[in-house]
Amino acid sequence: MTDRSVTNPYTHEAMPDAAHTREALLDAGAALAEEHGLAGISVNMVVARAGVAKGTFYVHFKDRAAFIDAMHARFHARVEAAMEEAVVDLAPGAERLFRAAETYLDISLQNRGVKALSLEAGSDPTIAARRERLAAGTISDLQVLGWDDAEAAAQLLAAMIREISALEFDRGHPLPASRRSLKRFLDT
Amino acid sequence: MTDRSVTNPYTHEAMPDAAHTREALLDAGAALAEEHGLAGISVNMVVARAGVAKGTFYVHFKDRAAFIDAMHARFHARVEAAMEEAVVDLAPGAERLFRAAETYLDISLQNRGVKALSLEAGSDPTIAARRERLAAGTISDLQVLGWDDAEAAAQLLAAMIREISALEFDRGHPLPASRRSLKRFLDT
DNA sequence: TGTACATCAGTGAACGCGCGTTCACTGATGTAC
DNA sequence: TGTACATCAGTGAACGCGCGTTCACTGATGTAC
Repeated sequence: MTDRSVTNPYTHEAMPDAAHTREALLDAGAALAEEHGLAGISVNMVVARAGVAKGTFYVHFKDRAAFIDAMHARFHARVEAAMEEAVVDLAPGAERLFRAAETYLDISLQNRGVKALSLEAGSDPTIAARRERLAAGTISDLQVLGWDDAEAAAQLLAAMIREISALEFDRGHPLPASRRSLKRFLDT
Repeated sequence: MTDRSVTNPYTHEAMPDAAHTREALLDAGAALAEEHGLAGISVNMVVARAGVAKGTFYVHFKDRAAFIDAMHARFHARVEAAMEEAVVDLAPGAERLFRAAETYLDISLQNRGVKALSLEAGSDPTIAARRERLAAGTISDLQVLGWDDAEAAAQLLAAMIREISALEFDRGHPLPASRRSLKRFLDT
């Protein structure tokens, strides 16, 4: 350890170097997920990109699987926090639904590796559970809008939002036509 | 080669053993894709499951990537053929759209490895092109239904259909609530 | 203030393993004479 | 009909490589006295 007094850019509190290295590894993983997909990432690639020794990886993560999970957890935590904040004082309904969707899309655009992180669920139950939790947040909105199969509708809605997110990330900017189409699908 | 006179179950024409082994490899790959995802398949696993020697794999496929592509091509050819047949004498419109969607879902349910094959696009341009071609078939229907951003809507529609397909495959049978929700999204 | 010790993030060589790919070979079949 | 040769799907040992993981070690910092 050569530099122990790193400052958290958000809280401006002191941040131990340990957290700094951990974040660097997760950032490297996210960048690599963008290029190679989640399954295409190797520990070798991650430590090379982060500029640390191979052993350091195992100081911070139990194994490769725990690292993938940590990447996914971080991404979902960011998305969920932003969505909650955007929607906190709104009652269930169309307005709340659109705001949540747009927040998801805007946050996703700023995160490397989103496509891999949101699309490559694989058969990992933890990842599937986080995805489901996010989708579940829209069920009450859809019920208010008169859907009787609100749960099924919420899953389809989530699939559309992920699709737009992937398209926007490829292009590097929001796609108004896609967002408009999403709105239209919800005008029932 | 020990048995050269295999009969194609569809055409009842003679089928050289070569095609038989190739199909066996693709079948093994599809089964493995179901368990491990496309990226999780190894040549070792495929030949072990198909019961042939490792070298045989390279008699039929240039390399691992060509094999993955061949699996995807076979799946899409099946889906496309079935959809075209189901829809051949229908004019663009709601009826044609639903029939195409239901055909996609029904065929997918019968094919091993669908989830991997339809969801794991990765960054492969050939796979992305086949996916896009399938989605493009619904654009004219959406135009007739009054969508002005029919292309964007077609992509979202395709995402919903893939989502339902994945859900149905997990459960092993059609999910009427999901199919109904899809229909509702299209009633604009 | 100086010394001895504990803590802990970080290091990198070493490991065994399964990977994708190659290639000289086999043996059954089809063809030419 | 018999013989010589060509073809080609199938074989499996062998290859070099990058993988994930381990572990004895380093050295800077914090703590006790």
